[in-house]
Amino acid sequence: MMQEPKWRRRKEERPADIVAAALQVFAEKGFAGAKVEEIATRAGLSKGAVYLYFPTKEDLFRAVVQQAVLPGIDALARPLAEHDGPFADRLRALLPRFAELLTVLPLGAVAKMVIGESRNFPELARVWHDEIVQRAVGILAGRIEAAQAAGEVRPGDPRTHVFSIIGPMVMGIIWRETLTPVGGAEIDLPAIARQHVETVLAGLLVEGARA
Amino acid sequence: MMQEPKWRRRKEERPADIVAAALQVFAEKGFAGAKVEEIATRAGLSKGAVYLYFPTKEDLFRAVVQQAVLPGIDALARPLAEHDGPFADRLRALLPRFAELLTVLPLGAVAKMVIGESRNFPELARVWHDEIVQRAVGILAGRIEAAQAAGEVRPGDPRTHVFSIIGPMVMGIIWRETLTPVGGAEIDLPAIARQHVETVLAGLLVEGARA
Amino acid sequence: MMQEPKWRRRKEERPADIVAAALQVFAEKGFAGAKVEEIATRAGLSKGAVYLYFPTKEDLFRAVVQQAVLPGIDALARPLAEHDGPFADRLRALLPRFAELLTVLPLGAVAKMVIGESRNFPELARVWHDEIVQRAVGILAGRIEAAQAAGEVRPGDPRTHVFSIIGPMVMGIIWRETLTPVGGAEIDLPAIARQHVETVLAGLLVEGARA
Amino acid sequence: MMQEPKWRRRKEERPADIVAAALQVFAEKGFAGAKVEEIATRAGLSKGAVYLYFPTKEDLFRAVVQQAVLPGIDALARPLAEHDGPFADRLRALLPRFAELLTVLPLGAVAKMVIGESRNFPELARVWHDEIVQRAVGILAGRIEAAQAAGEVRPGDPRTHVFSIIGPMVMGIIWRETLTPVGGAEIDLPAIARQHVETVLAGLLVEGARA
DNA sequence: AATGAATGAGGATTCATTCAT
DNA sequence: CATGAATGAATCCTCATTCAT
Repeated sequence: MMQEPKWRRRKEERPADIVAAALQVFAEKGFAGAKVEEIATRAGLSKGAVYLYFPTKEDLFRAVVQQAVLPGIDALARPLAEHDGPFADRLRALLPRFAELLTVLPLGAVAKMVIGESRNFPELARVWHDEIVQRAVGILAGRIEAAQAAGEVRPGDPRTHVFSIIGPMVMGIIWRETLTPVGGAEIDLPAIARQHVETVLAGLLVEGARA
Repeated sequence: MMQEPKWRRRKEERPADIVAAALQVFAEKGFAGAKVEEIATRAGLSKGAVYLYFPTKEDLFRAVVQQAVLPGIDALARPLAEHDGPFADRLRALLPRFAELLTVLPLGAVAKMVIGESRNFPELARVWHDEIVQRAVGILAGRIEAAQAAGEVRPGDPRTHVFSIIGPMVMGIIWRETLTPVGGAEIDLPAIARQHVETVLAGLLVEGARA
Repeated sequence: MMQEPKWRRRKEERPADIVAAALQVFAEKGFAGAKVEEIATRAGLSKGAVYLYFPTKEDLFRAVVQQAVLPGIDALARPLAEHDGPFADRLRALLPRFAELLTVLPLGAVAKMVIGESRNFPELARVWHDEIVQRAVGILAGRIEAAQAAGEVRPGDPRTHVFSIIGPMVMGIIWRETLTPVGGAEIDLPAIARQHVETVLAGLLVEGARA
Repeated sequence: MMQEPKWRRRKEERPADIVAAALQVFAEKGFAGAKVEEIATRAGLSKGAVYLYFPTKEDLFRAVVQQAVLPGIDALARPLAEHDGPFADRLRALLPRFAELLTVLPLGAVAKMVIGESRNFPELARVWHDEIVQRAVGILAGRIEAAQAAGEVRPGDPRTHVFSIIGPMVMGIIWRETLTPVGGAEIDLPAIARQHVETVLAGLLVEGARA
């Protein structure tokens, strides 16, 4: 009778449940401050059960960070990889999309964790660098170089131009995660993206290329 | 020559020694990962002695963060407060100075700590927000507003313009603290400042105001 | 040929399989060090299934020890109980038989377990004492007494004579279980039995050297 | 003023206190059954303090076993090494001395621990083998060989002769540690030594009964 | 009968903090 | 002021045992 056993289905969802709960708790308390028991409780099971799926708290932490990386990679790489059209249009499409992603995915929370624990878990910082930051910066810098060669974008170190483009978004995430909870202004990432993209484009583009 | 006896001087420097050692250790290990004993050892005294100066580890952490704030506040506020001259010149002076400060002061390390522990020590995040970020953003935004009124700077939300200006520097700090130690590119903050200020100015300024 | 279906047979052998596996694991790791799951795995079933046959780990331990006792009791008692013939011949038959038994039965491993856990499971030590050691020593001592009365054996406490006879075999078992695995010499119990029985019967000294 | 500070003196005794308490508890409960807290309590300090002196429970266990080895080594080796005189006299001196040592030193209790945990702590069994058993057996076997060459002792594998000599003492220790606490007869090691040494020297059989 | 997911009591270990000297 | 031995609360992790399937 079609009906799957109740906890047979659960079993397959357990790891995801635990990772989700762990993401919350790690983001709130940091690695050391997070108690395995609290994670378990939020995931709806007992302390011991967590250890059926993750051998140590550290492994769980790694799983959380990497789990948050995977969807991010594709989501970020795809819009970056789309080619055609003038650079300005590309950027006008990219930044708001980036802003959206940051609103949907827990990248902000995870970024905070990675920053805070980068010395204690260098491998995680490395994964983030290699899998996300490096790749994103590389693709974007390449695109800028091409646009410079095409006479669209002003000269200057392309990677620094990437900082000019992305930096404000990064600052927005950090602000949202760190300052908003303690009384800092709310951050409207898409709005920042919209205004900033025009500002930075006006600065990056050579006179003739201006919209 | 009036010279005070050495050990007398040391005694007065003890708290500063401890804070300096604590800054290192907290920056390396995070709050929970830092052991009071290691701080004591690096400061050249015994674990127990730390408690003669700071009642708890948390108090020491607060002292570290706030100690790193104070010199920063003045150092950042002064250049911002200087009025005269056109906006472009102001910014061209400001960003490199900011970059320099970030190289000299341990603001990066402290920022990392504040970000990582913002949920565990909201008051610290609050101090940072109120004393540094808020003030700096406020002053800069005010200056932008004035420049907009004077027809120097394009319209748009002034605070978002602040993000466009400062964001890349923030990203640079985070990168330096988090990614460089795990194989990420070295960050030359002054160089970023120099290029970015021209980029963002070209974008911010109205046509006529261009240098 | 009346052959029962395989799985039916298995079912009946389960308890024996478990005890056999448990004997191995307990002997290797000691009581506390043995994991029920490992025993189950070695017995070819699931952890839960063990509890269908033995209510607790302690009960399983008891079963292991006692199971190893039963065949030992008869096997040892029978040669001891055989009467006729001079004492020397009796002993010449007995010791090698004893040595053989110790090679076939896992008495060494069990002895190790009983020794190691005698304080935690005094009842087991008691069973061993009452059922095996006591009986064996009693029978042998009685035999010695008779031989002393018959003028065959020298005077002296019969129980101490039992130590003189059996001690080297016991030492051999312990050595084999404890020292051989860490680089100690291999122990050839039958060879020891053969030489020792002559030694103890005749003494170490050559005729002329006797006091 | 001559008077040493109270707990300054204590400090130097702590490790010895702890090892002594640990010996008791390990001997009673085995390694796994022993709780660090109980050891601490018996040593008159807190759980945490144990860790000031021994980094882990395993290290403490090792210390206990090795501490018991050291005094034993000399104590056993010296009488063995003494040369002169006929073999019979040597042995008549040696065994009672051995029995005494076993009454004074906690070698029995430690032996039980080593036997029970030999698979979990093979290094300890190895130390015992190399430092105590191997050496003692080696010296004694050498002495026997010499006596055989001198025509004092019958032919036969010298190491097996060692078993004939020492085995009953070993059996006595095991008995005392394992069976006496559960109702087994009290063991008078020196008495066993005295009778056994004569037995093994002269043999069990009376002159006329000899084969 | 058998499975294996889940539980939770138990214990080793850490480390901020205290305090006798 | 300074020391460092001592404390004990806090937490990770293990594993015997249970029980829904």
